[in-house]
This record gives sequence, C-alpha cells and structure tokens, in this order.
Amino acid sequence: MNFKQLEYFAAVAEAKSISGAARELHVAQPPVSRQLALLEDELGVTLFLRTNKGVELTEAGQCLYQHSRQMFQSLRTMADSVRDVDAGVRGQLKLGIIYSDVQIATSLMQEYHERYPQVELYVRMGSPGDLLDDLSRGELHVLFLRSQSERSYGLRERVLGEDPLELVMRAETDPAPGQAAVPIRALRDVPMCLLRSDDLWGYSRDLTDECRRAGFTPNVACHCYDTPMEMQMVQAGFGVGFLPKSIVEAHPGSPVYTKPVLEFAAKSYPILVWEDDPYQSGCVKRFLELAAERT
Amino acid sequence: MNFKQLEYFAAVAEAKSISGAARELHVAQPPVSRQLALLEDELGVTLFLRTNKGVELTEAGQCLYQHSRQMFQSLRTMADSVRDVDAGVRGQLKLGIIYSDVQIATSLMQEYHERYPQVELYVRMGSPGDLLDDLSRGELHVLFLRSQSERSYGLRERVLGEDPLELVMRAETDPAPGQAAVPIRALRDVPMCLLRSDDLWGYSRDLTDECRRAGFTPNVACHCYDTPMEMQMVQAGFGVGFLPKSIVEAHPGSPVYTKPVLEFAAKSYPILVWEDDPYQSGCVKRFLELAAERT
DNA sequence: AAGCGCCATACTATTTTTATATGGCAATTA
DNA sequence: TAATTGCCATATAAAAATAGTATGGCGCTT
Repeated sequence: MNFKQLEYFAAVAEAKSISGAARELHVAQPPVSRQLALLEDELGVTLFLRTNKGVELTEAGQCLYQHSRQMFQSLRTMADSVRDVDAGVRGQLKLGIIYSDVQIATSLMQEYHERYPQVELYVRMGSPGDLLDDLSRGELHVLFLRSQSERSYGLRERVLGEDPLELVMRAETDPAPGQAAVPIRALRDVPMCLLRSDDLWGYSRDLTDECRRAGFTPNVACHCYDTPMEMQMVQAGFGVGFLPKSIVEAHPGSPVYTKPVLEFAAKSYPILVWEDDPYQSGCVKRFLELAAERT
Repeated sequence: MNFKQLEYFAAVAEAKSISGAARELHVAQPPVSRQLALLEDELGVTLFLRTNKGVELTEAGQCLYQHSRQMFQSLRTMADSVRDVDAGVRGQLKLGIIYSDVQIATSLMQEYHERYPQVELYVRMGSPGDLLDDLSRGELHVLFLRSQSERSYGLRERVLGEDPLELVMRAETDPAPGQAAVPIRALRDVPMCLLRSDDLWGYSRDLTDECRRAGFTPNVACHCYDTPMEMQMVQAGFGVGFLPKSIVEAHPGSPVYTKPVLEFAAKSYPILVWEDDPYQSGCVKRFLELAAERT
C-alpha cells in the first residue's frame, strides 16, 4: 500500500465514480481503476460495489475511507510539525543558569516564550562547572554564565549586559558606616564571606588580589560554594560579601545593602554561552537571535 | 512523500546509518541515500546530521521519526480493521423485529454478540410492513418476521422454528372451562380480540376462516393493530385472543393462558428475511451463518 | 601513505506507473 | 430494435520513478 493508492481510493469514494475521480485527479481512468484493484488485492477485500452508474463503498470500504481521512490529517500535521521544529517554532530548549543570572535569564525567557509559546523550556540552575559539563554532553543548549576575562570557554559567547561588583553588608558589619564607598584599606581584618577562590568563576579573586596590592591579606571568614549561600551568610551577619549588585537588588526585603569599593570598580558581565554547531536546533537559533536583538 | 520514503527514513533513523539501513532493507545504499534526500527536499528540512561514522537525527528528524512510528501503527490498524469489517468481525448489524419474535430474536442476538463482540447491533421493533420498507431502503439488514404460507416476500427467508397458534384468554373469558382444548363451535358469539384482518401478516385470518367453515361468523369485539395491544386487551378481559403460544409464555406473571383450538392445529413460523445481495456485508453473512447453525 | 567505512553523485537498468486504445455491459434514446 | 452513451476493466506502449553499478570525496585508523 502507498499514499497514491489511498489518495486515489479516497477520490473515488468521494466522487462515487472511478472516471469522475480520474477527472478530479487529472489522470486517465485506467490508472485509477488499476490502483484500486491493487489496493483491493493487497487488502484481500472488496472496497467498492461496481454498479451501472458508478461505484459505491462497501462497509469495509467505508471503514477504509474513514481511516484514510485520519491518515491524511496525520500526514499534514506531521509535515507541519516537522517544519515547525525545524524553524524553531516548536521543540525543546534546555537552559542552564547560574544563580547570579536568574534575573536576566527569566526576563529573556519570558520574552522568548511569548514569541514561541510552543517551545518547551527546560531550565536548571547550578554551578558554572556543572552546567558546562551538561553543555558539552549536549544535555543543555545554552548557558547563562558570567564572563571571565582571563579565560575563554572555547565556546561561542554573547555579553548580555554588565553588573558592578560591590561589597555586600548589613548595617552591623559595614566597614565604613556613613560613607557611600568603602576604601580598600577599610577591609583590613574585616571578616569576609567570599566565593571559594578555587572556583574558576568566582568573583572573589579580583577582590583578594586588590587587597594584597593594598598591602594586606583579606580575612576570609567563610568560603562559600555558591552565591545564594554567600548571600545567606552576609544576611546572617557573618561578614561582608562581594557580589554583583543585581543579586542584592533582587532581594528587596533584605537588611543587606551594597557599596562599591572606592578604588576598585570591578564589573561582572552576564553572558550567554553555547556550542558553535552549524546544525544548531531551530529553537536555539531563535533564542540566540532574540538575545542578539536585546543587546 | 510516500510510504517508501518514510520507511527508508525510519530504517535509517534506527540504524543511525544509511548503509546499515540499506542492508536491513535488502537494497543498495544509494537508493536509500537518494530517497532521504528527496524527503528532506520536499519537507525543506535537514533530517539527519551526516557524521564520520553514520548519521544522527536532528530535532526535526526526531519529530518526524516519532510521527512516522505512529503513522505505521495507524497503517497496520487500518488494514486490520478493514479486514475485520470485511470478515464481519467488526461493523454494524441492523435488525428489524416484529413483536412476536422478540424472544427468539434476543436469544439469537445474544449468541451472535458473544461470537462477534465488536459488531455494533442496532434493533428496531415495528410492524412487518414498516420493517420491510426499511429493509428495501437498506436501512435494515435482516428482519425477524413470521412466515405467510400464501405470500412470498420476494426475498431470502429462513425458518427459525415453529410456534403453535392458540387461543389466549383469562379464566373469566374461557369459552370452554375445564377442557384442555377449545372446540371451534364454542367460539360462537364469544367476543374476540384479533389482529386487524387487513394486516397481511395477521394470524387472525386462519381462525376467522375456520370459524366460517364451522358455520358462524366470529364476534370480533376488537381489531388490534399489533400483538402487544392484543395481549393487553385479552389481559384486560375484553375477549379471547389468538396468538403464537410463545408470546404468552414470555409473560410469566400474567393471568392469561392459552389453549389450542380442538379441530385446528395452526402454526406460525418465525423466519429471518433478508435481501439476496451477493455483496452482503460480512456482519450479515456471519449472522445468517449463525442462524443456519441453530436450525 | 594506504586502507577502510561512510555518504553523495553520475549513469545505466529495471520496475512501476501512466496514457492510449479497446471491449463488455447496462441504461437510455431514436 | 438498433444506436448511443456512460460506466468499468483489460491489454499494450510510453513515460516516470526507482533500484543497481561504478565511482569519488572525506575522515579515521593502521
């Protein structure tokens, strides 16, 4: 059986006539007659009763006709949905997001979802290392990370914006109360909660280097494994933190606030990271296009 | 697009290799490569990424693969169900039944349904004339009627059994109390409820003819249009009826009982009636076969 | 560098499908 | 009653689609 036979069959069923169907199909009558006979042979079933003035469906023929209509419907939806997936209108998009990028990521995802509502979005949060592993295994398509000027990921990147790195504190732990910015020397001996320095993408390295240049070793009271933990420690009054300003802004009710370091205007850059694949899925392409529009 | 292309596509998707699929399909490699290219052209979509050691599905390809599996499934069920309909295992069977045949009809239908549970049964009750009209219009397939020796229906028939025609009465209207059978002369002047005599299939004609032969005109107190009505009238004490014995036996709680007419052993024959169509639907064929087995 | 396995392409051979011509059949019309 | 018409089926020739053969490029292994 093939589509042509089904197509001819359906046309004959609708025209109630072989020659009529042939006219509709713009082919001669014998081919239609022949394909019909082949179909009947293959199924081992009489599909039409041949009458004087045409043909009419048997019960088995009616059954086949109903199924054939469904079949053509499925065929159309199949082709459409394959094209949609190819165009990126439909499909799956799997994103990895580090804690610091949740704000910018959700906003971009929201806009993307409005534009491509049929795409299923998958997101996971995690450390940059874990996310990069998943990216290389193909389990994630695009990551929201922060750029590291010293290192390249060996991947495609796009900077989404910038975010000043500032000290984070409660009033009780403020090293320079009453001042809008904290001079670096004010940090001497101040207990600090920083991202663990062996984390390749920590923000802490910049600050500790700066302290050493200022002639002292910072008092790192607590090494945190991730930014939410660091926020918690600072909020608990454990010490002063050093984080992108936007993270603190995302905690409006918190007793924590930020101040820049007077002599050191460090910045962090939210970036998108993806693998450079010429056969990138349509969803990924569309998502990257949208990100490009927004920057 | 045609089934061959889909079939090749699915084989390639499963083998993750064009040449591997070609081996599975027992064809050379170039045809598979070519049909795949045609399919991709027609959809305007890249379905596979060609790698060093084979091919792998793109997202659009995965989408097509899932749909294609469904499609093959539908194809199989379509062929199966068409064959089932043809064989009479599936489909519709529309029966017409006169009141007197309800007992025998339901019993036959029950057995039929056990054997062919997938067939949808439609039944209607009515007068023989109405049912025959529906039969000729093709709205019913098989009728349960009673045979008329004088008339032929011009249709195929099968006798299902026999059923003595007897007088029906209450104790109050019994023309021959204490006797097992009623002599014909005892019916003189007895009020009777009979099927209307102009009904071609009424049982009454036999009895009224017999009365006239016995020298009197029967006292037909009420002409009934159908057997249930006649039963009601007899049950209400309006008079004596004349009906197939089985009808009364089907009313076990009723105060009505039957007695044969002494000199007149009339019988009624339940029959199946259908049109002689060589392209009879499978369900009808199977039903008639079952009826043949039972007689 | 040679060999191997993969896919793509060019070309030929085969199979399938189509179109043309024709015949049987039943119903309508002259 | 004979002729015509419209229907479907069949036989044959033409056209199209499909398969097979030969070959080349490419990346990987040996």
